[in-house]
Amino acid sequence: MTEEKKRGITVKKTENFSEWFTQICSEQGAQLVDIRYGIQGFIVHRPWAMKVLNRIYTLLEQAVEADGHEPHLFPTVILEDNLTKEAEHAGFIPDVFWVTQAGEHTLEKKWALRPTGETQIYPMYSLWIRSYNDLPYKGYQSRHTTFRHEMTTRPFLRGREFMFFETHDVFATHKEALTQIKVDMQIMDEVIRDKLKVPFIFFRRPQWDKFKGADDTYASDSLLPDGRRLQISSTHDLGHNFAEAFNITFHNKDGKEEFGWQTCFGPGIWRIMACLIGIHGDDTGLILPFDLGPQQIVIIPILKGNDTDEEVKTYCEDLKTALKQYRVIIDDSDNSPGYKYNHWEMKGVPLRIEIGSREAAQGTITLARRLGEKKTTVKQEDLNNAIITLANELDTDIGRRAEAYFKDRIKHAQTKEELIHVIKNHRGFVTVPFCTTNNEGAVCAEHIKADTGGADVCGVPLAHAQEPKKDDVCVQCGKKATVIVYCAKSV
RNA sequence: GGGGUUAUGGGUUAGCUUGGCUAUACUUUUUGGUUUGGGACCAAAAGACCCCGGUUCGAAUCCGGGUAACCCCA
Repeated sequence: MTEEKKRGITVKKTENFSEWFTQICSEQGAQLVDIRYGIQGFIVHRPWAMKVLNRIYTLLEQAVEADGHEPHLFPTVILEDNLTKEAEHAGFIPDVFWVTQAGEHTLEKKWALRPTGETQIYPMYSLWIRSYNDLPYKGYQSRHTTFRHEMTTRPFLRGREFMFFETHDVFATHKEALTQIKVDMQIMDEVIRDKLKVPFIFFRRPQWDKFKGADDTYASDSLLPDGRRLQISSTHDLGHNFAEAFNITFHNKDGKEEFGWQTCFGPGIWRIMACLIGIHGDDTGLILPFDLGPQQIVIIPILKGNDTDEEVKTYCEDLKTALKQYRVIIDDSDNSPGYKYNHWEMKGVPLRIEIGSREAAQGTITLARRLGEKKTTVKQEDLNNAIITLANELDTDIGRRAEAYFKDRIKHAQTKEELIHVIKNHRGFVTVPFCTTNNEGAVCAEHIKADTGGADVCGVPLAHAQEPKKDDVCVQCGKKATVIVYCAKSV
């Protein structure tokens, strides 16, 4: 193929990830979004993206429902008084969009387009929760959120309106709230790591990097192919802060009134999608785990323009019927087979079946996997096993590849000089001994950020945290290290 | 947040410095024909100068403003 005739993605992911990402999202790529809606940061999601995104939503919804959460849908707008009720949370104000007019009338009290659910959900929780019998109270909603006058917007990474998912829980005790945070971590493991094959680390954030209004913030960070950190979920330990602001109380078994202990969990649907695209995709296009494919199998008839064609077509139809437990499409468009291969590879369809006169005559099926060069031909009776095997292999391979990349992007540095050197030459996480993730550590974190050209202290992993060695000292201030923290530049 | 670059058919783009006649090419779509096991070919047709204002006999081209996008740095 000559250079002028090359279509599809024209840059290499490893050489220019930013451009690769733009192309794969666009018309020339997998046709995921259209950014020409006309208002910056508000984009159109096209069918292929919607089907993948809906699948991610479904997996998360099933997981949180299995953990006892029930669905809600709250309105798009929030009364200003509610948005500002919790003092720290009111820090969101400079970033929200406002509705000030209703037709010709100027609103006396303006409405905010919801940035996040706390201040719209908790006034209602205050009405619904009365007694210890109502607890734990676990709700969730899947919806868009509109937020931030971002100057630089990118599909799935940064926008002014984006897809959102949030659980909001109320417990009788802080202990139960802390347990929920671990459950949230397990949900991330089950869905994001196991099903989507996207690796991440679940951190406890430093105190200076908490959600506005939280006592503690926990968050998952993944890595894009350029080594930039991307936060893909957060769980907040809200303590009593919002319960006090919104008067969420319950009567305990002794008949006394107590404030509820609250948590909220928010996997970032958009950013998870960005990771799914970025981590698995290659220079030919998207690569989707078998379960995530809007179409899992594409059947490509190879026609000769002679009397065997009818036989081939019938054979394809019969196959589709036989595979009805999967999402299968027959591409009977007029394009050449090569065109179709490329087209569906760009879309990331996990498996491809090629049927020509050979297969039709012999009663065989030729299969090709999205990631992997070899084609295999099997007999009809072996088809189901072959599909299961290939699908599993694909998932295992992309999972392994993603984990290997992720592990390779975690380095250790013992001194500040080493940290600066590693951040400069090897994008990803760097672990370093650090004084403290309490507020006193904030100054050290600021110095690290300034001297490394933007690396943040991301926190300490909630599971499998490393203990500092006896003589370890903070890379910045030289005081005794109490933690090993992860540092990374973010998107 | 700071700086830079750009905006031409549905998509990608030439032309802009030095204003001028029917605006370049590829792709796309439609029609007809030959094709089809890794992005086929021939012929014909369709389709564009981001918006507002200015300079000028004349603006895609120059000037001002707006809008939108991309890249680099913090």
